[in-house]
Amino acid sequence: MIDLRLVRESPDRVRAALARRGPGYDGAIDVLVQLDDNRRTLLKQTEKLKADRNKASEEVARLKRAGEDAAELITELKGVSDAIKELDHEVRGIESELEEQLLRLPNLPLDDVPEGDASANRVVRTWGEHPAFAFEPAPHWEIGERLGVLDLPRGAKVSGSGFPLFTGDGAKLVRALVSLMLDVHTDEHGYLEVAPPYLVTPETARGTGQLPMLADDMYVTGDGLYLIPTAEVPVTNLHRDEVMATRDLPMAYVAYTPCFRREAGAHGKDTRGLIRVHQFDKVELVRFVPAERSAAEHEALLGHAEAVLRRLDLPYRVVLLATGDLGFASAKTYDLEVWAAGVRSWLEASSASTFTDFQARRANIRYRPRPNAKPEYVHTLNASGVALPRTLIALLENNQQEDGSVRLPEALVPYFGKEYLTARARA
RNA sequence: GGAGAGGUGGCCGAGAGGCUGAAGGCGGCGGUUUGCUAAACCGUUAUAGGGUCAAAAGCCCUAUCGGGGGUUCGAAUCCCCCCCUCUCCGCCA
Repeated sequence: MIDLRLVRESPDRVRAALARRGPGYDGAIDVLVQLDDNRRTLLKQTEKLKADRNKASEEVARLKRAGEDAAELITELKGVSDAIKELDHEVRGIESELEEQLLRLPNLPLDDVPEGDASANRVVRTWGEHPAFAFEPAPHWEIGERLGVLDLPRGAKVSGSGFPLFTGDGAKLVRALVSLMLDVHTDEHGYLEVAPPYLVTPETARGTGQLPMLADDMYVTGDGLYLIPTAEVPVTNLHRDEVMATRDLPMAYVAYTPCFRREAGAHGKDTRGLIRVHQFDKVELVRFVPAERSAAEHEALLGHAEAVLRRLDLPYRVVLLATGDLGFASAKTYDLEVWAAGVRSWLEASSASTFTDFQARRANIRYRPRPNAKPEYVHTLNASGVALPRTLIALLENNQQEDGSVRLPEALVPYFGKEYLTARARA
């Protein structure tokens, strides 16, 4: 969340930064400033009364120790206590409203984020060549069905549409990709692998910014736990309410998890095949860094995600998102879009974001810049490294051969065991 | 799911209505001593909010002993609810 002190001291700066995301935030700022003002006024009264009461209570104790009568003073204090109780209640009400408002404000975009809607997104660089074909390349759902690696009807039968079923070599390919990615990030980029829970508490979902605003995008269990939409949620919250050891920073985690997304309201768009699904696998990178390093760390993180696509020989482009396309908690995001020759589209396979101190403030994650110095909020960053389905789409579509098989990139062979995906012999 | 025991600062651990933001120890930081290291000794060492200040430092106040409510003039301490950990039983891959 945004620093309330910043809102108080420089409301115009906050207004200007949020206005870059779009209209409609001014009212919320006005409300915040007003609530904050009310809170401090009341707080001053309350604390004055408490100070008086504490002093008088000490006097009661002194009198009693001396064996004197304190009945009169106690009667007097009874009234003071009642007044305090009332004021306390009022302050608490304001504070919870203040928090609720604050939790609903998105992060402030960094200055170098281009302003505008998605059409203002900027392609930063492109890597690799689009594959050429002597035939009409097929979309992945046709390839997948033909090779017996993807069974969407049965996935839908079991769980509804948007829950893909991988079979045979398809399932093995998923496993191979996960292993390859985890190895690249642990062995070559220095990440610590973790295998986190897939269900999280509301507090955890609030820490990374999914709650309260994005509640409808998540699945929730009867126990009130949320299925994670990304490993970012449990992994970032690993250090919630901690002062991290400075020698551990930057701290870098990599986690493979399934991801669950309701995609509420997204029906009708990219519904075919694997492009947009309710459950998918992803390897996620999460970094905790000192504030002054976050810009450089963001670029490094992006490089780590890119390394995976390069390893897989998949052509991609890096897109700097404009303010209007930015996620709720993000201050700056690069999307990594992979080219898929069958559907002839750039598909988002990774999103590399810096959240500045927005998540750290919500989740109360701090570090001590120097021994004995006051704790400060860390900066959190994360990137997919990378998401599986769209990577699979690109692999199948870009590498399809005229005979119907799919040639796999060299880096995958040690993990998959074969160079080609071919149709299973029919029983 | 049932029964019991617990949760106190970075860690261990005392405290059982007022003199306790909290003894003592360990650790950390600064220093004295030292050829170096160690030891010893001295000092220091929580967080958040509010006020004061141009700002910082400082100072003052408030809150915080798992979380939330309550009793009381006054709660780490008493009562209620919840969470977590441990032990035993049950169930279970």
